[in-house]
Amino acid sequence: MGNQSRGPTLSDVARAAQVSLATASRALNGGQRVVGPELRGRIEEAARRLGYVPNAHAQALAGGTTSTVGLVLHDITDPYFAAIARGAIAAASDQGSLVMVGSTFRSTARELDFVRTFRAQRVDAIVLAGSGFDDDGYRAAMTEELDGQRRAGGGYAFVSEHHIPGHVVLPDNHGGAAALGRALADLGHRRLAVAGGPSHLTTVQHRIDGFVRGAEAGGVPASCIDRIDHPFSEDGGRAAARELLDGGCRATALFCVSDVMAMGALDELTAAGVAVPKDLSLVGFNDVPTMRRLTPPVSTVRLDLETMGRTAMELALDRSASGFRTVHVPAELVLRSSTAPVGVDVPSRENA
Amino acid sequence: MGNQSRGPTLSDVARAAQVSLATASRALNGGQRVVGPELRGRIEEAARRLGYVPNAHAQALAGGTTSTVGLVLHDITDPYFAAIARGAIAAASDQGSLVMVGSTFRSTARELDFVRTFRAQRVDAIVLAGSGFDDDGYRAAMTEELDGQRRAGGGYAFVSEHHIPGHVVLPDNHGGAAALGRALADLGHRRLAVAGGPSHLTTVQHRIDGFVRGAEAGGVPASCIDRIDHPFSEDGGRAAARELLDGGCRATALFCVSDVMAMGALDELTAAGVAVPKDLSLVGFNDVPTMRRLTPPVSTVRLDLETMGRTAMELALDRSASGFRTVHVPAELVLRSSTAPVGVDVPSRENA
DNA sequence: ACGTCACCGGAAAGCGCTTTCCAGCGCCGG
DNA sequence: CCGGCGCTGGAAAGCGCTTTCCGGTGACGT
Repeated sequence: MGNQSRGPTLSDVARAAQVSLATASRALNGGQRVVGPELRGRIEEAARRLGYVPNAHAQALAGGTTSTVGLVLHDITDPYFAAIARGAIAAASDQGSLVMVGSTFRSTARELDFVRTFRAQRVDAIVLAGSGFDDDGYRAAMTEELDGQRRAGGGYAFVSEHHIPGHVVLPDNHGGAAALGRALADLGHRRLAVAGGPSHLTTVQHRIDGFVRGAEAGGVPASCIDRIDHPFSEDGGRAAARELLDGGCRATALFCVSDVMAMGALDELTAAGVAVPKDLSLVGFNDVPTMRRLTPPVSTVRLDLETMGRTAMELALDRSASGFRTVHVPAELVLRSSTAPVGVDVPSRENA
Repeated sequence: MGNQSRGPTLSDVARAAQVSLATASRALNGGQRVVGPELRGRIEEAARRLGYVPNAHAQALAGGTTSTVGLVLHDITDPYFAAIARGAIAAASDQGSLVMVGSTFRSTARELDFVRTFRAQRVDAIVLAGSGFDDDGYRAAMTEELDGQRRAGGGYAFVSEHHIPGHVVLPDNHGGAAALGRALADLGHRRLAVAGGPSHLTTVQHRIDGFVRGAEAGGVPASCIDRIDHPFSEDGGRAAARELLDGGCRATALFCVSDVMAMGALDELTAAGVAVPKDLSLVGFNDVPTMRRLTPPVSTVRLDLETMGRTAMELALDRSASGFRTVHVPAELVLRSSTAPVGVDVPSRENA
């Protein structure tokens, strides 16, 4: 587990270079003060010779600075989070900070755990990506942890709404989904289905709400929108499609609250012989890279995920600002060929 | 940057609970010894009331144990690395360790930097994912760093060959690529092209060598295999395809050394009106999830990336073993419709 | 009833570093 | 020629913990 035979320490270097600990520290890990060129040379040479590597923990303890940040996300293989992570890591890197990544796999317990661990690491900042959970117990506990983080002088920020005070990078989930709903309505669709993820995720709620609102604006009453709930994953999308089909699908368009779900749904639909968009239009959300590569390319809403991650990290790292900031990021409707006008020629339901 | 007004310390808790520092430590961060139930209760209550969070740095310093590991990879948004990261993170998590992730964006300097930083953090283990670089200076420097890591009692492991002593998780790049080359040859292709990434990546070399060998075994002389080098990315793939086309393509099949490149190439090919596989067969490597979703689905070689990441982390974390282990992982040929016999007029579309 | 031990709590010594604070010293002006 | 200033180097005090070593107490055996 732990390191056993510790390596050379600063004292070792100081001794080897015949200088004091203080001088060695100043020379190597550069404080404010200057060290004479001769001593500095001796010290650097000794450090090199001994293979000295400063102990970041000791530095953190003594200096009170860590240069590490924490990033909490659901699953790093999900391209949505990968993109956010990339931005966040780049931003941290720019400020010379290391990123510790925690994968929660959508468990609130694990999420709290990571935040606690990050706090123990005295990270300078914590970024929580992925949707918040609509659960009072969770929210109270998380609020307390984050309060502690702030009181300890650290920062934090959310990507997506968490209904917890703090900096937030807020994609226009509602607006984007509304545009989607409206677009579908305008194409003549009158019976819609939405495959939602777990409804305790606030992002899911916003997207569904927005979608319904948009569809209504286009003349589709909310009562004509069926809702199917399945996990927020590819398999969830598959399951949703299956349920839709098995239930004797009356909808002419399916909205999956995330692209990853849409991918799963498309798989299942195609396998069942349902033609997209002829028999059923399909839309997703996020505009993950593969969406445009699918057959047919799937309509969705584009979010600049990488910038969102970067912004969140910058917000979390910025200890100057007083008060919490909310940065809104636009969502752009991307119509591709998975959506089509609802046909005059009767959409055949040829599910096996 | 650093935390300013530090939070409550163990001393604060001890004082509040009217016990000694030692007892508080034992009660909260559980050493070997037991604390009486009454005191333990008082202490825990005080800790909760004060919002005490142990200082991991102090613990690391005092106890010599960190429970953090480092993961170095090229780019987290590349699904290849994302999958490896997932496995590595999961493995670390299982052992109660936190993962710090460094993105090198393929710069050897940054890679060395991260390793140094991880060493400073006294991580228990370092996993280096992604190909090694065929560069003596790099190799010498890295060897030295990793030696230091080991002397300091830490572990490390590679995913893919780095030509540096250490544990290695070694995918069968050569064998997999050979199977690919052979398959193409067997389909009648006599003029092949390979889009390689930067040739100083050892993985690239192995895949190309394997491919050439396989093709030769199938009757295609090495002289009939053109080589195009471009970055190891989607754009690189695009560029490779463009170069191939511009050069008056004589090849009937194109091997991209990574799926990501194949994706870019397919884009470009399609845009240029080249039908795959009718005009040109296309193959990739890794079997990243989207490969099977492309049109046409692209043939490739499957690697169990997640397990590879997990294994590497386990190897790095396992301080019991003496000597270095090499774990070979099989590569499985996955033929899909992007490959077809040459010459024959073949149905290029296959739906349903 | 006394000696012995097991057991639990506390004092204190670091872990490796940063950072005051202080001492020595060459330099200037007076 | 002397006092003070500005330097640079060193001593030492922590940063917040873990852990060894000790001492005191109660239970137990005889």
